[in-house]
Amino acid sequence: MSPLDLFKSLSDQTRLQSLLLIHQEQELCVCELMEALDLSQPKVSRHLALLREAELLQAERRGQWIFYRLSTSLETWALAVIKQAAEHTNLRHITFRLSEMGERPERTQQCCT
Amino acid sequence: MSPLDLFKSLSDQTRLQSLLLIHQEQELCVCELMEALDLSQPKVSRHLALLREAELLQAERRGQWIFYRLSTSLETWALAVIKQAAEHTNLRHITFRLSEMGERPERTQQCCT
DNA sequence: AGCGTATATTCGAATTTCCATATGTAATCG
DNA sequence: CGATTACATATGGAAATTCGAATATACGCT
Repeated sequence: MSPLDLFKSLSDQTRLQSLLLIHQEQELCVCELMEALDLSQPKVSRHLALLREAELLQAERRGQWIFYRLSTSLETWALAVIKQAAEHTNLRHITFRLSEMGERPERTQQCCT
Repeated sequence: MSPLDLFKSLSDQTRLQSLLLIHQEQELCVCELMEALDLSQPKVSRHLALLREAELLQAERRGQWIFYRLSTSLETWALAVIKQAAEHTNLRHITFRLSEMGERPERTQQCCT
């Protein structure tokens, strides 16, 4: 991943907010992002696909949901850039809508199952 | 300047390379960038104008040349992002063309004049 | 004033990006 | 099996971005 590719991936509001919210929440599914960002399902899905193709995100299906999280293959410098962006972006409004969302998918316990 | 604005500014190869080369060389004029990047004059000029409007660069006329450098108003986090990009971008080829360029404008001494 | 160099801007066309609608696929449940 | 939920993708068009060519402006020199 080149800096140019990273910047292209982050140069769209939907993609940037999605990535930063996932970064903050560890992992999210499409329906949670739809609610938090107030966007249509195809729109969220398409931008997540781009972030997945750029290997910024990785997806994992668990039951009927597909959870997205930051890719474990992310290079340190790219993660540093994302953190700078996270520290200077206000996600309060978006985080609030997420917290007010009903019917969020239950997380199956990742450890100690 | 928001992270989104910064990423949009850096999401074009011409703008990113121009900015990184200016970052490396302290300051450059349009004709030096044309030579180093092997691009047309209007193309370089237009992208520099965008970087200036985004307040990433500032321009200063000295004689017949206009020198561009990083804006002194750049916030720390934005500079950190630029440095991450600089550390992971190979400018050797471009720097070489710049060094091979004849007829580069003389820098008037900035200090001790 | 007139000329050459350096840079900026305008304009129309080509390309790219983005979106909404519609449809397809996969998993779950009854 | 059919119905529902969650997500992906294809299509076509609007909007934004980018480009080259031509033109305009600013400066230095004679």
